[in-house]
Amino acid sequence: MEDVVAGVLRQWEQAYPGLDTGPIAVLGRINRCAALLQQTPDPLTRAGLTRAEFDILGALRRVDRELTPTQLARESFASGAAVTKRLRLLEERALVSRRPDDRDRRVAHLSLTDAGRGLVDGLIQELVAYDRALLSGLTPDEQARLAEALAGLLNTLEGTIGRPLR
Amino acid sequence: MEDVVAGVLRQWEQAYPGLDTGPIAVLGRINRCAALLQQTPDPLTRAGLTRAEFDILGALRRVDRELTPTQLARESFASGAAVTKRLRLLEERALVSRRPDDRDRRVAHLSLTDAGRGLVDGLIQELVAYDRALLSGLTPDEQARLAEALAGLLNTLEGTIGRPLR
DNA sequence: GATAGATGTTTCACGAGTAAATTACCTGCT
DNA sequence: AGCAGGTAATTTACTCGTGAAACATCTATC
Repeated sequence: MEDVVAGVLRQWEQAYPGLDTGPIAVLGRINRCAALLQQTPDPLTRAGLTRAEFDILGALRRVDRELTPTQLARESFASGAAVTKRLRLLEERALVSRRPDDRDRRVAHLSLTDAGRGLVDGLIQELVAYDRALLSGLTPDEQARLAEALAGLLNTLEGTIGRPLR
Repeated sequence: MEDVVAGVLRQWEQAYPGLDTGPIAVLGRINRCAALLQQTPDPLTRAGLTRAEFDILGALRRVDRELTPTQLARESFASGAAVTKRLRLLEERALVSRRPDDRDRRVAHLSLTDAGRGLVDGLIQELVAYDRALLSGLTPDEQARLAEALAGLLNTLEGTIGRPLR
């Protein structure tokens, strides 16, 4: 079945006969998928969280210990400034709490409050179920191969262009 | 080879034993790839264009005729307000020009100026070459299968969640 | 033990997108 | 003709992210 990008590719080929649209076929679709995913209400939206905010909570839950803002930025692939802003909101909502380091007064240690931890515990199941529904058009085997191909691409991207992370 | 997401998945599994991380393995990687692609300088950046601006120019070039702002919004998967803003900048830079409709004075017809068309003609080759380099870690066969799997996913996404487009 | 430079975090000014309201115009109905 | 409702585009108010600068604190060296 044809997707929306297929028509675009045909138009490009018509405008530039002989143009190799293969690369666009991959990267254009990735961008389009990501855009759709972002602007669609999902279990997080209903819980009043943005994906970015959940990334913070999720990082804290995953590692199951305190993290500094800098570590959170790395774990959640965000800039320091973005982390600062998100933390302010999450603290206001009492989902994370802050503890000053007692050796180095510059650094803060963030952890989930009980409420924050409970929220993540409830959401993660919903989120996986929701994501599974989104992928229901692909067989488990197709999903596995897709994940693997994306991992390969991701390695290239991180290597080629991403700044050194972690 | 392990990618950055693999470690995250392991942490989730450790935090929630038995959790099916398959869906996250796919969608998480898509999001991460898209984020990296967006925040990385590419031939467009060097030409002083954002990806979104190029989407406008590209749409006009692909269809090779005038488009109204509404049509441009559909072609470039953007909101009307976003198109308005981008058009203002592109007009200031004399890359697109505006012609009022003579039957219906609400509508405008946008087209590429010679400069705009020339810019796209030059950039498209660079862009494809750049994208090909990004994908060089995958064999042509893997790329093709990746594109196909993404097309399938895209169809699900458009159907499940996207508003009716075009 | 002073101080230069490094480091962790926050603040600032700005750019870009969105949804909702607004403006301007068209069309069909009575 | 006149008006009700629809449509095209823009404007407005706002959110969220970013990079650069600022601020606070630490550390190594002389």
